Formats: sequence, structure tokens, C-alpha cells
Amino acid sequence: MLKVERLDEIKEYIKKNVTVSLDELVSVFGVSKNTIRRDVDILVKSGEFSKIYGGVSVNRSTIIPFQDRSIQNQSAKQQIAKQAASYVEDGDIIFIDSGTTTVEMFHFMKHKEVTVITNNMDFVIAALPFENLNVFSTGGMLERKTKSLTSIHNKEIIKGYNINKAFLASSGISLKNGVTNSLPVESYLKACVVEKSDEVFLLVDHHKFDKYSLTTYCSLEQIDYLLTDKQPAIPYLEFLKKHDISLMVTGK
Amino acid sequence: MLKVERLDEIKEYIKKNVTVSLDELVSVFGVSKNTIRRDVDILVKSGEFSKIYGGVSVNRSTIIPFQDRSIQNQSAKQQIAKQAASYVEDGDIIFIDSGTTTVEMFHFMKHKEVTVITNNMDFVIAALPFENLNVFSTGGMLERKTKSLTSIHNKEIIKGYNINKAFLASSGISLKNGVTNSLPVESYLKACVVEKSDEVFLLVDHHKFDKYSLTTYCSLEQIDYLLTDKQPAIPYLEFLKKHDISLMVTGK
DNA sequence: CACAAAATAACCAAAAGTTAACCATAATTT
DNA sequence: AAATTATGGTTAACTTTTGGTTATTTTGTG
Repeated sequence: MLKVERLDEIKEYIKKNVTVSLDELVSVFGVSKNTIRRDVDILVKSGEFSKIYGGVSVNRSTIIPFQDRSIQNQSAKQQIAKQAASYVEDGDIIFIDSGTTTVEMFHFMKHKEVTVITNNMDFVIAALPFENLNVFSTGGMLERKTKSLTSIHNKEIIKGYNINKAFLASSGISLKNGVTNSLPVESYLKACVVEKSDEVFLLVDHHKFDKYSLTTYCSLEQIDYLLTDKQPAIPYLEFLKKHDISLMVTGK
Repeated sequence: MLKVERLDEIKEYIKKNVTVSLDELVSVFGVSKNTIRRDVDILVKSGEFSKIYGGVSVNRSTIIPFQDRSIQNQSAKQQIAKQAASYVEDGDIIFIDSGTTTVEMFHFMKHKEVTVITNNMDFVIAALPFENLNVFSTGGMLERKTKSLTSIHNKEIIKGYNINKAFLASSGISLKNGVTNSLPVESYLKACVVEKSDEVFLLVDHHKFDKYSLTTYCSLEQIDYLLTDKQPAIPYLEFLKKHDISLMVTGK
């Protein structure tokens, strides 16, 4: 077998099995471990895969990160996302924030006819095959940790768009500090979105309550819908009622 | 069998099998390895195929997945891209245009330490695993045909960046109409880039000469380097010389 | 924390493939 | 018939690929 053929097959094999040991590749392809090691080196350098001790794995960033990730509260996040997506209607112009909860909304709305504005790279990539989605990327510097794009120009850009519904995430909310986020430049964008959007949906699982991080991008009374997975504490309930904010609890 | 007939059949055979070893061709066509070697040489030089160790393979674009491997002149484009990428140095701030030629530059620069500004979605996706690349996406509406992002805000955004070298594509160039592009909103962005960039590189294969499409985004004298795969006609050579534009021809 | 097992990196040498040259012969063209 | 072209065989220097060996690093376990 030619080397390139073997490399192609190894690629396919890894993609199929997500992670494989070098020993497994040795026995499947019948070449020495030395050769497998060199082949894996080539694949890793191409950027599609990454080396792990004793084996090789598909690159986390190239795979669409939905469903199969071992994130905390995955099913809770999916339920919140599903609930949020149910508010999306054909013809809407919506904003989708970056974040593990908001990005899960994709699956529950990918067949709707909507215009999506987002700072989320995963969402844009996932949306490529779905021509029913009219996608606007905010642009800016690629933030690899959150796979989001951030830019100082985001304010003018967002101002130019008319947003119907905004679906936002937060790394922590509290009555005192409002809705917070750890990256200042991202907070700036989110604040602009809150201002421009007719309706603001905040998606936060119950771990996010009474936490806060570096910057506050809006106060709690600016949101219209709060979606979470567990009934919040009494002070929150009173606050929500007082400010006429709809609460959606998806937990069982 | 005539030589040209055999060449045609070898072409078909390689296309059908994607990659074949020389030994296989020897036994299938019943000629000596020497002849096969000479035949393969001819096919490789024609640009449709590439030589691999022990065999020959159809040209494949490395970052764009298999499906649309039907891109014309793939190897010419790759050679132009390689030449262009050789101008990229560590520390540069470069702009990469959308287009099948420019996107191939990715491979030849993915390990360099550069800041990349681009409207090209493929480039951003491909760059995800390479943390040495500082990536800025221009943002805007997702144009699925060209996998590019376009926005009316591009002008302000580009103005905010200082660009070292710009690598641009065109759907057609001519002495009369300059450098042209089919999408007006994309042309607008390109025109801004030409203005802002210290050095402008234009990557066009020889088919693009004496063609033009809807909009002109800059005149020919505004570019600094013209990279192509075949020696252009005399009037172009005179024009280039007169305006002190460097010409790089990659074809042999 | 130390130890053993596993994985890795760095060499080396053998095997296979490549390139380029040369020549003789056969086929084709002029 | 002469000249040109295509083919096959051969050789030699060179490069790529591969598998084996050994030292070094990483990991898991008691």
C-alpha cells in the first residue's frame, strides 16, 4: 500500500473511532510502531488531529462540539437550549451569544427560517450547510477559548442591526452585580445587544446564580426571559415578579 | 496503442482510482516502468496530477474537503499560493482574500507567527488549531457560494487595522478594466484593503487575464506584486515594467 | 516518593523508490 | 532511406521510507 493511501485510511479510522491507541493502529495497518508514530506526526502537524499519550485523537476544535461533550450539566443545558429555541419563530432576527448553553440551541432551530447574528464561530460553522439560516458573523479577533469573535467595532455593527430576540449567556448572575461576564471586550458587545434587542432571553443553569465575574454587561431588570433548570431562590423570584420578567424552569 | 491514447487512458485510470502505484500502471498497461515513469512525468507537468512516493495521485486541495476537488488548475493555484506564502514573514499583519487560490496559502504559512485578517470562512476554520496564528475575521453576512463574509461595515473595520501585506484574488483582470470582482459588496472591502495595505499581492492564474466581471475594485497600477502561472502577453509585461510591478511566474 | 511499565525521541541501517544518464532497438515520420 | 520519436534495459548516485535499537521522558502504582 502506498504511504498516502495508508495515511488516508488512518485518517478515516481515527475519525470513525474518535480516539485510537498507537498499538491499535499498528495491528490494523500492519506496519511498525515507528511508522505509525511518524504517520501520526504528519496527521497532527496537519492540524486535524492531536496527539495524546499512547494514541491519537480527532481535534476537539474540528469536531462539531454538540451532544458528545462531557461538559457539566449537559442535559440541563440542552433542555434550557431546547426551551429557548422554542421561542424562535420563522422570520425572526435573533442574536445567539457564545457559550456552551446557547450554542446547543442550534440543533433545535436549524430548520427554521431565521436571520442569526452571532459572535459564535461554532454556530457559523454548523450553520454552513443550512441555507435557510441567514447568518451574520460579528467579526473580530478569534478567541480560541470561547470560539468567539470579539472586536472594538462590535458596537457600531450591532447598532446597524435590528434584533428581535437575543439569547445570551453569562458566567454568573446575582441581584447585586447583575449579569456578568469574564471578558470585558465580550461584555461590551453583549451590552450593545441588550440595548438593541426587543426581547432579551438569558440562559443560565442553576450553578450560575449568586456568582459573578469581572464585568457586568447589564442589570437583571433589563432581561425579559430567564431560562434555567432549577427554581431560583425566593429573592430572585420576588425580583423577577417585581420587574415582570418571565421565568422558565426546565428541570424536572 | 498510440502514446496519446495510452496517456488518456492512464489519466482516466488515475482519476478513477484517485491514487495508483507505478507498478499497478505497469501491469495494467503492459509497458515498462521506464515508460510509465515518462508518462507520469508528462501528466504531472500538465498540472492535473501529482507525484507521490511510489505512485501518482489526483491533485487534491488540502484544506477544502474532498467533495469539491473539481477545482480547475489546482496545482497551478497551489504553486501560486506557495510562492505568495513565501513572502509572509513572522510578525507580519496580512490580509487574505476569499478565493480558491488565496485559501491554498494556508498550508504554506500555517506554522508562521502572523496576524491574519480575512473575510474567508475556510481560512478561519482551518486556523482554529494553530495558535500561532492570530486571526481576525472581518465579519458580516455569510456568503455561502464563496464562503466569505461581507458587510457594509467592512470599511471602518479595515481602516482600524494596519495591514502589512494583502493577498488578493480576482475573477478577472484586464488593462482596460483593472482588477475586477463579481460581488459589489466584496469589491468594496477589497478596495479598502488595497488602500490600507503597504504591499498588495495579486494572485491570478493565467485564465484570468483579459477577463472582467461586474465591478472593478482597483486599477492594475495599485498592485505591487503580480503572481501567476504563465508568462502574460507583451502589453501586460510593458505595463508592469512601466509601473514597477514585480511579476512572479510559477509555471515552468 | 520511588519504582516499574509504557511511551517517546533520537539514531542507524536496510530496503524501496527516484532521477538522470546512456544506449540499442523498434516504430513512425519525413 | 534517413531522420525522428518512442520504448525498454541498464547503471549509478541519491532520497524516502521503514523497522530496529537504545536512551530518555512520562505515567501509573504501591
